Amino acid sequence: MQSSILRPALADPPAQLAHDRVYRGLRQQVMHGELFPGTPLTLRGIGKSFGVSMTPAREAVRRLTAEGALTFSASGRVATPELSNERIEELASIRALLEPELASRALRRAHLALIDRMESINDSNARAIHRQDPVEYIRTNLEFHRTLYLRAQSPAMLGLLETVWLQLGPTMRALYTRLKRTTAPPHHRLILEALRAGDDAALRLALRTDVTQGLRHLVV
Amino acid sequence: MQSSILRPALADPPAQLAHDRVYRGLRQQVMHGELFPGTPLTLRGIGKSFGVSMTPAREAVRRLTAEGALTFSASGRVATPELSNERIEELASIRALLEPELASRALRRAHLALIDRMESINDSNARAIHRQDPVEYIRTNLEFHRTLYLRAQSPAMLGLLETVWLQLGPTMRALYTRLKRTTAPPHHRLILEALRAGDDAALRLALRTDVTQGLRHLVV
DNA sequence: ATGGGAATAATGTGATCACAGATCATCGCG
DNA sequence: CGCGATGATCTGTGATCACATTATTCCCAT
Repeated sequence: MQSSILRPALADPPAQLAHDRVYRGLRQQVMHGELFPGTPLTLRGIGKSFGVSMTPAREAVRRLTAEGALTFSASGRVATPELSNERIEELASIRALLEPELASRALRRAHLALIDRMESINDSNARAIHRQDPVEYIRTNLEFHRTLYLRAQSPAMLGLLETVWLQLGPTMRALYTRLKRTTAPPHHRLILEALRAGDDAALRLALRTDVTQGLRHLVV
Repeated sequence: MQSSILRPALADPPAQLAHDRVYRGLRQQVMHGELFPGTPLTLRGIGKSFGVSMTPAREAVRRLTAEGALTFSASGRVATPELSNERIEELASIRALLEPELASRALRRAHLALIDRMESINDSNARAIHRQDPVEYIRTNLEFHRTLYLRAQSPAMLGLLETVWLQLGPTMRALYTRLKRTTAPPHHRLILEALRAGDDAALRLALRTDVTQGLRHLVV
């Protein structure tokens, strides 16, 4: 920390550890698609933008590269990942494997208040599409899914899924920016209907198609 | 690196980055069950045992905690994870989800040489059981599975699975040490038979039972 | 104008240090 | 003899520095 002597002795201790603040900040930028694929980052730059030295920035970057949110180019340069089409399809198929399972586990615990909240998030999602706001679209889309999966009470599986989302963040940004569509994807309504009906098979199918269709016809 | 002046100028540059050596070494210790759950580790101790300073040790630890291989106890102390029974069951169910999928993807590419190699690994596995060598048992067991999954050509999915194995490493060590069984699990033979027969459904089932049975009756 | 090479700047890496908080041992008191 | 307080030690954190390597810039020769 090094505070008392050389520093002007700011009275409040850091409410959160510095490297954790940096980690969370960068993670959100990547997952929400605020960064395009291949965006170069520097330790000193990250540190400066968060008001810390290189050390916490390095630890945050190390953590994020471990999760696939960032990649090291040749000789240590760090950047957001540029995924090949095969990798995109593989990550989509992982989503297609995990998300129906998480939804199914959440189904029995999904009471009406939860469904209403998901519907409200879905409205925000539709507005983001009309506004052509890619970041807000990605954010609300993930929030829609996460709100459901939180009910599955499977933290390890949700954690795994979030690393997949993380890896796809910059790619989704690039795709949704290129696309400029103005109509909402139809599958969220199917998900909500299956939840209301308590229909496990329909729910699993709705999620699988939402996940795969969402990327399949974008990758060319 | 800091070599030329203060150091005796050892001529060879580090073939691999120091933090990466530390990361790989620790990762193997955890995954192969060389460490029991709750084993405390210290940055300075890790650094000393690898002949480096705290800095690379810190980065390796940060990376491993991101993958769930290590946990931070209250106020930053680092240790191997002590999993609750619910967490163990959840991780087992993730294995039961991913491993049949990986096996199925590998099936079409599993030629005879691969099956022979798996059989040889399985023999080593059986010997490790007779020798009551938990670490070697865990190592060969994972190698048996990984040899198959490598053929699936799905690096992201295999990477996800390996983080699950990592989280289970110390727990498996504790369980297999406590158990002291001397008979090989029967499911590996079923896996090999399904591979030879090219029977996808049987292969998926064999893996699912191998994964779940392997842990289910140990957790009490 | 253009291509190449040298000088310069930028970047990641690892070591070291000061510091704060936690942990542990020891000693003294009841 | 037991137990709590107090001092010493241990541990993670963040900053800073030296260094090697890579990238960039700039200038001159063709």
